[in-house]
Amino acid sequence: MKTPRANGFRDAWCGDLDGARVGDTVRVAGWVHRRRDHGGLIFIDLRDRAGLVQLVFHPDSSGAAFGLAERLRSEHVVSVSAQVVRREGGQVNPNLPTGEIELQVLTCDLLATSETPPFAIDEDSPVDETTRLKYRWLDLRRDGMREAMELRALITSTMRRVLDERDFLELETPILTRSTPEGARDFLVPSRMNPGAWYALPQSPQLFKQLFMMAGLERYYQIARCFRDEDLRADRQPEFTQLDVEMAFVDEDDVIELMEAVMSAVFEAARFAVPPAPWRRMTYAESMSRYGVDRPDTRFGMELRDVSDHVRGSDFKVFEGVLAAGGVVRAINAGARELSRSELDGLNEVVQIHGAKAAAPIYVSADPQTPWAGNLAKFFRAEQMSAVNRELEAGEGDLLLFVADQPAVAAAALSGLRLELGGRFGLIPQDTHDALWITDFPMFDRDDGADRFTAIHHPFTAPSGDLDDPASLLSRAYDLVLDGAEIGGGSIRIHTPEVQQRVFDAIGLNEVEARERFGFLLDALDYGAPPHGGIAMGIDRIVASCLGRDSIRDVIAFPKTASGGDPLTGAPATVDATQLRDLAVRSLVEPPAPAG
RNA sequence: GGGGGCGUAGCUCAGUUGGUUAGAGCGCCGGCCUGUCACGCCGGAGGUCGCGGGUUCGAGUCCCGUCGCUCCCGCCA
Repeated sequence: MKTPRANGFRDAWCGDLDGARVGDTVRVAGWVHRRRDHGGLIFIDLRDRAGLVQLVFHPDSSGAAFGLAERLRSEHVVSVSAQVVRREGGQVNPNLPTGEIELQVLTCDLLATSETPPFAIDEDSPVDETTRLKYRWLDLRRDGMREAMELRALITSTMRRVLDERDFLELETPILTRSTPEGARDFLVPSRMNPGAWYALPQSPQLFKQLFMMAGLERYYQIARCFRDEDLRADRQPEFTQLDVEMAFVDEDDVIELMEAVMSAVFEAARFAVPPAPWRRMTYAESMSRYGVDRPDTRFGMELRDVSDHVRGSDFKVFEGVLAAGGVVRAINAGARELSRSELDGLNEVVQIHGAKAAAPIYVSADPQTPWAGNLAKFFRAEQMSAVNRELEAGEGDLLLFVADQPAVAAAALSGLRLELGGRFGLIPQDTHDALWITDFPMFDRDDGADRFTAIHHPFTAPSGDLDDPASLLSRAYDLVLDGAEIGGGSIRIHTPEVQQRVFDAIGLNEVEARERFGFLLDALDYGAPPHGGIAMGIDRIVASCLGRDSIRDVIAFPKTASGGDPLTGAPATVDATQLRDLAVRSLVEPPAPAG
């Protein structure tokens, strides 16, 4: 770090001192990380943001400071003046970046005392997450959290640098806004001045950034907070941060090239080993076929294969029943691995999570007459079994796992199975990474029963194909996938009122409703909207991926728990009846009785 | 809305088939210690076994309910 401006507290960072400063008198400030009291000699590891340095309090040279040092405890805050001393041979600590020197304390000022912390400010033992969140200011002192906050700041500043260099404008959009129809439940804020009316917190700045394009600002970005009132996950928070970007007069290649430049710089800054851009592109259809998901972890194989045609016409009633009902039989080759009966049963539980009945296992045998070993072999003809083996590139001893179900269920089940086995067998490399684009998403999903469609992305995504055949339309959308996680997504947008209305028609939104919900966007389309498109990158997930953290809570300073609460502040909390009255809001839920 | 896991000292955990006074390590407090760096040695304090109810002669342990945390499905760019 840069040398701090000298003041009464410090003129150097603890963690940056080294042999070059030997002989200098310095002043450092920080927290007492650890104390080693030898009676006649006291060592203290002093911590600031830059790291640790060892202070030595000696009864002869430290004077009054020695008496103070006896009373210092963990997390007390001090400022000391001291001489930088080179450590003698055996006293060098190779485990500490500052371990070749130490500070002989001359004077010491106690700036603040600390209660005994509820958990140690180190990374050695795991601590219950609720406790960490309740004392988040202490948790953030720990190396892992400091590292996450530093990387987070580095990543956002890198994004800004690349975009600023390319003439993008960082612009803000409202937090109090109108509900945007993007599918998720809105967080609502009652309007005091307009009783009965509500603002919504933005699920994304989608419509505003499109308006920027229509306004001629052409290149916009924002590190934007977004809000969605849906259930949480390890990688989902009710409020999250995305890099939001939009450009005018562009096509898919422009947005993808830009984001490859941004993300390459981000990965380089984070020292995260992703192959150099351009990254390959895979259609949604191919991804679903090969991996069963639209965010494949491409770091390992074990790809899905459709064997419906190979097994059709067997005596196995389960497969025949599924095929007759329009389902598919798909399979993966788990390789030459012996699994116990109970392990195979466990795999059933994995697929059942996704609604499948079972994962049918067979082992490939060496016998060309009966190419499979096990119970299922008797239902199939030898040429069927051989065809399946060829399809799955299976050799003797390989374990094949089949799921027969409707296509979406079979895909989800086998995708889950693939990730489970990949993890269990250690097939997923932890030190290499892979990024790819998923393109050519379907435009619509058919609503069950109803004679209409729902937009898979959002209804402002530009379609590609024949508008008269909505079911066949693809969308001009693209997702960036990293190691099996979707870290960003965007699209080319609709920029003509005619196409926009056709899409609204397809999703069953008539002109009156469309105008009621976002007439302002339709109006803007009537006044010369340029072709435009953009993308949003999930910053929380990117930071978590770069650090190998499983949960984005570990890269967010003050996250919510799985039930949406904040143990630190106690949010959400009930409010005074007067506050509700001012807002013209009446609760249908009795507030909990006061504690006691 | 549904399924799984967890809840015992400040922290991390053990606690057998239901059985006497619920343990360990770390931390904390006191004492000793001049080269430690997760310092060491000696001593000590510290418990609403998440909460409520039930079964039982007896519950940390079994049953029911409830709260909290967590992972997943549904939901969700």
